[in-house]
Amino acid sequence: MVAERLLSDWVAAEVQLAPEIVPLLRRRYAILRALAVAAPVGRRALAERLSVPERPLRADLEVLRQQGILSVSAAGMSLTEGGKRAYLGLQPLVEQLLGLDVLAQQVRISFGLPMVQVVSGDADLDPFVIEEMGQSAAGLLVSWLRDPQAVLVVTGGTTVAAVGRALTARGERFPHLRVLPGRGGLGERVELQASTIAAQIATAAGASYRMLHVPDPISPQLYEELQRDPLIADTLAQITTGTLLLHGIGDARTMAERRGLSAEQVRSLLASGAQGEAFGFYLDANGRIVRETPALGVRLEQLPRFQHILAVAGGSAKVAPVLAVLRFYHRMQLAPTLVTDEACARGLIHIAKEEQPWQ
Amino acid sequence: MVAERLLSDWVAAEVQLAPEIVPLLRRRYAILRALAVAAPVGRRALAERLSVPERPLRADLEVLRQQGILSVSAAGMSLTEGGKRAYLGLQPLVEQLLGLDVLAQQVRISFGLPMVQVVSGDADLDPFVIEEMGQSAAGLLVSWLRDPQAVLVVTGGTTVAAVGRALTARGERFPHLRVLPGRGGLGERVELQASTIAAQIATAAGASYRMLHVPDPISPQLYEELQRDPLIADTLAQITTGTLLLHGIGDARTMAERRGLSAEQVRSLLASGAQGEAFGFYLDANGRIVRETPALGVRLEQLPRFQHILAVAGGSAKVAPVLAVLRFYHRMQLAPTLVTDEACARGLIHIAKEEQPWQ
DNA sequence: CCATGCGGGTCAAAAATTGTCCCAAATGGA
DNA sequence: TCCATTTGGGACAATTTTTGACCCGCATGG
Repeated sequence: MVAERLLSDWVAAEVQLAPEIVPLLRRRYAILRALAVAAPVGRRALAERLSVPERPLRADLEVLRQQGILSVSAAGMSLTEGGKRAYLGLQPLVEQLLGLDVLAQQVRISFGLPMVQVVSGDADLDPFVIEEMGQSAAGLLVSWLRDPQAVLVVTGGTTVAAVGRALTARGERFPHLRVLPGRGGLGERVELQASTIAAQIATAAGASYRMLHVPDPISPQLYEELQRDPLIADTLAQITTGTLLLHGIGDARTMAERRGLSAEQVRSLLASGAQGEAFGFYLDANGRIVRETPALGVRLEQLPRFQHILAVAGGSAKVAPVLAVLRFYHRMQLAPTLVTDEACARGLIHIAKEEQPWQ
Repeated sequence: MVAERLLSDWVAAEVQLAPEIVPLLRRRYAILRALAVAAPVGRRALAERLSVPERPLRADLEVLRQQGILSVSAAGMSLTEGGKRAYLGLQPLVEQLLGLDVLAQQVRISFGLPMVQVVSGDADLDPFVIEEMGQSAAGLLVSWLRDPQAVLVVTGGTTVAAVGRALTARGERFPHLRVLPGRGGLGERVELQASTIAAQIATAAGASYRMLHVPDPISPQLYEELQRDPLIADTLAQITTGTLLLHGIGDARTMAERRGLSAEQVRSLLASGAQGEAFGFYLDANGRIVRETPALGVRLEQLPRFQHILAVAGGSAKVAPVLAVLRFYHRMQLAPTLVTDEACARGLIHIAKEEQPWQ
C-alpha cells in the first residue's frame, strides 16, 4: 500500500514534468502486448492489427530492438526474456501513467458498481486489448471460482472467448467447479459458442460441464418440444443453480444480424431504440427491455440469484451497449462487476458527466 | 526499502521501454532546479546559465507552463507551488532514471570510499549543479554535526561556499558545534574565504567559530612570527582537535594563479605533474604531493584524526583534480566521503575502467 | 523616469519524421 | 521439394516539426 501510494506520487510528478511520455508509453506498451500475444509477427501485420502507420511503428520497433526488448528473425519479431519481464512488470506503472485506476474508480462510482477494471487501449483498434480484458476478467474469476459451491454460467462471444483463453492459460484447476452455457447455439463460429467456451474452461480447469444443444433464436414449436428433452431440461435446471455469471455485451444491430433476423426485423428493433444486448435481451438507452429473444438458457428472474455477475466488453463502439446494460442492471437493482477498456470507459465517463447517469 | 526496490524496478522497465525520457527528464529537471534556486529568471538568462540554446529551452518552458509548473510574469519565470512540490518529490525518481545511484556505487567501489553521492548535471555547464552538490553535502554533514563533540574544519572555495549556503538554508541549529577555518585568506573574494564560510555556517547553526587572519601563501619570515601570535596559535591548536573536515578540490593551475604564483612558478608546478589541489597540497595524477604551500592551517599529519572527511567537487574539468585527490587519500590510507556531480563521476568511472585505479 | 530585461511573435532554414516504394532472404504449406 | 507469401531492412522524396535569429511592446526596478 505504501509502495503504491509512492508510485502514484512519482508518476504524477513525472507526468507533470514530461507529459509526452504518456502517448509514448501507450504506444510502446501496446506493441509489447501485441508481441506477447502474437509473436512472432511481422512489422506490416503488426501495423495492420494495431491500426498504426507502418513507418512510425518501425521507429518504435527500432528503439525496442536496441533496448534488447525484442528479437528479430525472418519469421517476425518476438519478445526477448527481458522484454517479457518488462511487459509483465510494467502493468501497474502503465495503469498509473495512463490513469486507468482513476478511470476505473470514476466508472465504478458513476454507475454504482462493486468493482471495475479498465485495461489500456481500444479493442476496436487493437484486437489484443480483448486478450488483456480476458486476462483481467480471468483474474477476477479465479478468486470466485475457489468457492467449492461455484457453478459458472457463461455466454458466448469474442470477449468471453478471450476470458476462456486466459483462464486456460493460467492453468489453475477447480475440480469441484461446474461450468454451464447460458445460451444455445448462435451464429456459425464454433469457438464463440457458449457451449464451446463452457467446455473449454471446464476442461482446462479439470471441472465438469454440460452443453446446450439448442439454437438460440428458437421457434415457438421447438420451444415446448425441446424443453421436454430430459437432457436439455436437466441442463436448464442446472443453470438455475448457477452462482457466477460471465457474459459479454453486444451491439444490438450486430447481435440481431448474427441471430439471422430479417432486415425488416432489424429495422424495427433499432427503431424501438435497441442499443445493447446481453444474454438475449435487447435494451434501449435507458436500460429498458425492448425485445426478448425466444430462447432457452439463463432467464431474467434468475439474475438476482447469482453471487457475482461479471460483464466484459470493450471498444469505443460498445459505449452505448454497455451503458444500456449498466442501466438495465440498475433498474433490476443489481450491480455487476465490469471489465472494459480505456476507450469504452472514457466514453462512459463522458456520457455520465453530460447527463445524470440514471436520467 | 521495499518502495525503493520497487521504484528501481519500475524505473528500469520504463527506461527500457522508452529511453528517450532520460534526456527529456534530465533537461526538465535542470530547468526546475534552476528555477527553484534563481527565480524569477528570464528565458534568455536561463538559457545562458544552463548552456542550452534558447529555442529548445523555450519549447520545454512552454510545456512546463501548460502543466502549471511554472508561472510567468514580466519579471521572469518562477515555480508554482505545484512545481516546487514536483521538484522536491522528483529527486529520488530522477536519481533512478539517470542512474545516479548506480554511478555513485561504481565510484564508491572503484575508489574504495565509504560513501559517494552524485547529483545530476555538469557544474561547468550549469552553475546550479553546485547548489545541489551543496545541498547533498549539507545533508551528510548535519548527520555528523549532531555529535556533541563535533568540531568542523572547513576550507574555502565556491563549492564549499555552496555547502555553507545549503546549511544556512536548512536552518538547523547545533549550539555545541565549533567551526574553524582550515586555511588562511586566499584570493580576493571574501565570500569564498575559509574564515568567511566558517563564520557563516557557525552563525546559521548558532555555533561558535574562530577566524584565521593570515595570508595563505605565507612568507617564511611571517611563518614564525604569526605562530607566536597567541590568538592565531590558539586557533591552530583548536584545528588539531577537529573531528570533521569539509574541503573542496581545486584545479592545480587555477589554485596556483589564485595564490598569486608567478607565471614561471606556475609553469614549473605544472611541469612537475600537478593536477589537483586540496588544502594547500598540489598533487600529481598518482596522488603524490608535488608541492606544499607554505601556510598555516590544517596539516598533513592531522588528517588521520578526523572522523569524517568530506570532499566536494564537480564539473567535467575537475575529473583529473578529483582523481589526484582520491589517489592521494588512498596513499594515506584514508577514505573520504565524496560529493560530486554526474559529469565528474562519469569521468572518474571512465578512467577507472581504462586503467587500474591505483596504477 | 527611463533603460534594461521580460515574454511572446514571426518566419526562413534545417532537421527529423513519415509515406511509399523496393529488395533479397527466409518461411511454411502443399 | 517447390513456390507463393511474408519477413526485415534499405532508400528517398514529401511533409512536418524543430531550430535559429530576429523583432516588438511593455512591466519593472534602480
